[in-house]
Amino acid sequence: MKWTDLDENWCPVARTLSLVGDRWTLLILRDCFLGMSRFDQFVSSTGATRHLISDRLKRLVEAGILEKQAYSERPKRYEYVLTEKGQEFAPALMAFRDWGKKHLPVRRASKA
Amino acid sequence: MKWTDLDENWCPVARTLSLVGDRWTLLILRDCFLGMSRFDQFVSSTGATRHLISDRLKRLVEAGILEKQAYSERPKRYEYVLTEKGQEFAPALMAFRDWGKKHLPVRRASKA
DNA sequence: CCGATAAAGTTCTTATTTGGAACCTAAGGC
DNA sequence: GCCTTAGGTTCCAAATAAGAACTTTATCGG
Repeated sequence: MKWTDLDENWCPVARTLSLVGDRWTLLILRDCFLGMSRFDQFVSSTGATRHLISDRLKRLVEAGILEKQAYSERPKRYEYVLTEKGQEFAPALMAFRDWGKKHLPVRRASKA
Repeated sequence: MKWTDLDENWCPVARTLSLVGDRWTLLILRDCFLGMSRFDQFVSSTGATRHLISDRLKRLVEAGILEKQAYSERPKRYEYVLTEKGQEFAPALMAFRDWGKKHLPVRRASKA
């Protein structure tokens, strides 16, 4: 079974996961909440490949969680901003953050 | 970059994701909160392969989120129960559930 | 004019993960 | 004996991801 098949599952948790239940997608959303909006920012912040970022951004836009907006006409350049639907995902990320802070303290010096 | 490399990231969200940021892991946790505890229950409930369930359960036990307990001596049979650390993950799943209920209503009749 | 740089992707090849089914083990039950 | 149950493991094929190079459109420096 593929994970996208979860989108019609009876369980709202499963449906949510079918959309954002993947490490990079959630990291991109975290970055959005931290104020990032551009392709290359997501690439360097998450450490994911450009291909992955491209794919996940497309998915998020299709899902109405992010919106692609032109911030420059010539050359055409786009940025990705959270829609209201996306904004409302904040509590989930907060919950992840809180749990991580409490249960997964950093053991070594962090690198970035 | 592999997702497990996120475990020493400065960001608590990233660290949390390195552990549970994967569709099946989060579905297993959902099942635990729904009262499930056995291997075959996870397999049929999530629709993931036995291989995946086996791998994810191992990871969750190593991480101290689940605990493997024998519920039968002969034959040896085990079940997986949430530790306190695991219990405290509830708010994250609630957030996913709430977001899914609000933004991802089921469109077809559900199958189970 | 010529080359370098920047942003936002796409394309390519290779490596890793996953999917799906079959098999194993130990104990009971028919 | 042989079937069933529970909890896995093993195998191979298929899908996904990693990593690097390349493309496009436009600006900047000399």
